[in-house]
Amino acid sequence: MSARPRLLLIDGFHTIFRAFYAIRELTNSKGEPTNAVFGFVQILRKLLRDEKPDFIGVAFDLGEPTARSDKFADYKANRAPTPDALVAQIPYIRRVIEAFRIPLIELESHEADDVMGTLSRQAAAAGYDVVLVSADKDLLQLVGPGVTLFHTGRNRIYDAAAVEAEWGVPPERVPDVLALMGDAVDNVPGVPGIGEKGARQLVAEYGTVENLLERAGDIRRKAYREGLLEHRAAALLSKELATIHTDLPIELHPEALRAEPPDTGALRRLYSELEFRALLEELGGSETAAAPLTELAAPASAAEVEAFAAGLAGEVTVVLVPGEEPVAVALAGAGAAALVDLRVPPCRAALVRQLDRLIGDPQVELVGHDLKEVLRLASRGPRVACRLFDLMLASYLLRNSSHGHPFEELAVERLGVQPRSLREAGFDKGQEPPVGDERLRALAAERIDLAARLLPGLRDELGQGTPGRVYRDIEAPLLPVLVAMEETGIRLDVPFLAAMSAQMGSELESLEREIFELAGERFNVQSPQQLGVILFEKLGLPVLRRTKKTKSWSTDAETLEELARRGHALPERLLRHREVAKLKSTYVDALPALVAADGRIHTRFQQAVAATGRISSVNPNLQNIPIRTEQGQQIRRAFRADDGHLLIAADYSQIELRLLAHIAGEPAMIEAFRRGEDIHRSTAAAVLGVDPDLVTADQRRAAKTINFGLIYGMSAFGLAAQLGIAQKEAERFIQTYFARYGGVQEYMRSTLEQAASQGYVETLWGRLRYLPEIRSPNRAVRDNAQRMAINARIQGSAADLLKRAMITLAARLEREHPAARLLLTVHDELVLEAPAAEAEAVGAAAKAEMEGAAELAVPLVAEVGIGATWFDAKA
DNA sequence: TCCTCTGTGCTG
DNA sequence: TCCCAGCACAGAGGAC
Repeated sequence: MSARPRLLLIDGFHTIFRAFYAIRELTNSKGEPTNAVFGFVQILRKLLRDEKPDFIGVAFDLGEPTARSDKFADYKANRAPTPDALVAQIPYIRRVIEAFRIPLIELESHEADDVMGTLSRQAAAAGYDVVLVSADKDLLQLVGPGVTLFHTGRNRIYDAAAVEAEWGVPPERVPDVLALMGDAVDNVPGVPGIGEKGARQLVAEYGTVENLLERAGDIRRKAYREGLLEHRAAALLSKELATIHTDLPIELHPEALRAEPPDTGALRRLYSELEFRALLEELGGSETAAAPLTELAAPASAAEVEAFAAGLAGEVTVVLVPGEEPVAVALAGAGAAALVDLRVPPCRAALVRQLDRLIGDPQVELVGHDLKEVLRLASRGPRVACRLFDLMLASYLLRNSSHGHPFEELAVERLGVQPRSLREAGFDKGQEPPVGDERLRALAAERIDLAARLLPGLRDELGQGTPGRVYRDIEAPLLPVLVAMEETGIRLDVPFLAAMSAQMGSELESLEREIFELAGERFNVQSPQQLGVILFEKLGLPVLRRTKKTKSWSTDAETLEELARRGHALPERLLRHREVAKLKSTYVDALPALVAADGRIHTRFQQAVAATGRISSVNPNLQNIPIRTEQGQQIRRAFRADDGHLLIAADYSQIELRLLAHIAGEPAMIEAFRRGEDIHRSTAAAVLGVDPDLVTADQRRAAKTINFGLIYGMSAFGLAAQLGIAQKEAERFIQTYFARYGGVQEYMRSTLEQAASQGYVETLWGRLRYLPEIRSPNRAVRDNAQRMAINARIQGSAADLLKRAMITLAARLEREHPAARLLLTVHDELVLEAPAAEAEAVGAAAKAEMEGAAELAVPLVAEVGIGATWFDAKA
């Protein structure tokens, strides 16, 4: 190893440019371009790792006038303007340099090249090994004893021998070559007629440009000779421009350039913002946070819990210690925190009392991640009067696509810290930590600390812009409503399903017998793989389609239906088997297993999952209970009202099309809704130019397909496939549609324009969906994002609307019908339960709140049904 | 034994 | 090149 200290001098501008073009497409979920930053970081890391510099500096010249540009007005005039996507990344790049603690070399009317030239000369003379870093070939001239160049474009190091090998001339003659050949980018004129190859040959033979000009008459090749004789001045000026100055009046101050270890905290924050996950992980994301700020007490008795919690007021942070069921709760406020173990009944009871008090206090702000789980712990009495700051919901509203919002992910992404899981804290899977275990306390302390650190950033971001309004007006007020719905659950008729299961079981058995008979052997009917072998190899049926990922034989319903149409008996039996097996396994057998002690099913509504703002339902999913087939519909008979009660189902009619008409401001469509017409029928009439009364069933079906297709951004290709018509015909259909409904076409155009320019689209109430892929150069990816944009505004606005209705309806029920309950929400439908005597009134209240949830250009219509079961309520 | 991926299918 | 948004099942195969 050389004893000479190593100095790394980085040409900031060229390196960034190179990074920008080397990495094609990269954005964070906000849609900010990050490719140049990423490339720059990678180059820095490689250099720091491979070169291990003792001293380091980065020189920038971004557009200030310099000595050289003063002398030659056209110099660099051809340089393309820096792309916007790169300019936008400069602030990040400055932060990268800062975080790596790399000194910036300040330039005052000098170019980076000349500064690097001057400093490298001085450093080499003073005994340093200098490594220059640039993507600019001009800098090769600086290579020499003690000076090498790392070329970021070629990704290799040049010493004098390497330069000579590639250029055919020693480094100090590089300016002569550049002067002769010229440089279109920097607008160095060069000598007409002499290209790169000629320049090298001439310089190799004659040496400097000056020498060459002196002996120009000797040159055999006419073009070169005449070029040189005629363009002497240009040649000399070019050489001056191409020569890097090494004699600027600046001085090397090595101490100012000493390499320091990076500021890992700053890097973490930066990588989090930029969403460089792999880099974050490499930083050692699992490193624990700085020592928690708050001391975490572990009160052992109910009295101690009460004593601690009674002192809490104002901002109170609540954290659950994760487990199958939460095992403990940590409460923190004003620098003090306590861990309450939920498995100690008196402690739990005391906690619930205190939680009730906090929730009922309008002076309190509860802060936590997924507060629905916290509110669930409280007893069902007090209304939520406190303010709620849910870190999960805040994150969801800020960036609702591309990733989930679990606490762990937020901590990693926003703070660069991976919270310890129970497992990492030393507990095996499924093993419950003993009460009072120190590791449990440490884990809770860490989470309290991280929650406190996540709060300011999320609060800040949410404060700006429309997501904050959506949070305050919609998501936060909805939270307690969802808690109550989950808590209430819906009654399930288990014996009814048991009978259904038995009957389906025997049907499946006989179907299986028939299938084996037709196939000539036994196999697993539920294995698409085995089924494919039977259908397409053994029986030789035509392969109509292949699957997406593995390109194996497709055996889905559509394929089987086509095969059945062609007269094969087996596919028809398989379809029936599939249908029954699906219903049995997913609903009839699965649901009873989830019934709680109260005879009811308590689904979980997820408020921070769907990219459009919808609520989803899990464990079980009660938003996909069958309704389309006769047999499937029967399953709804198992969802039944409590004794003496009735179920009320209230559905919005055509909610997405109404919102499309409103948002697009499409007069013809608005008018149709105002007149209370059947929208698909009037669409068919309008597009096909026939009288509404004469629209056939087929025509109405086609109109319905295109109406829905539009909401999804369907293409002519898709519409053709859906309707079973030629693509040309589908195109004509769409064209006529747009001609008739110009507002809808304009809606599509302006939505795509907004998405492309802002990187997101917005619902009627200001919920955002970011779509960075809308700018992808890949057409399939971009098309996909465009469809999402078109759909998100409509679907998202519909989601906002139903949420608003839920909030006002819940409040109204509490006032007017305290015995009534909201049970389910299914995208455009609410299911409620009320004492039989109140059902009518509750239905009317639901209808009124749903229809009054917004004042739009079209009327909102909700249809209400009442019955003992969900089936009957929808009849 | 557990986990992840794939194909399939249920809802709005 | 199939039309948006979800969740869950069974089978298959590899990791543990």
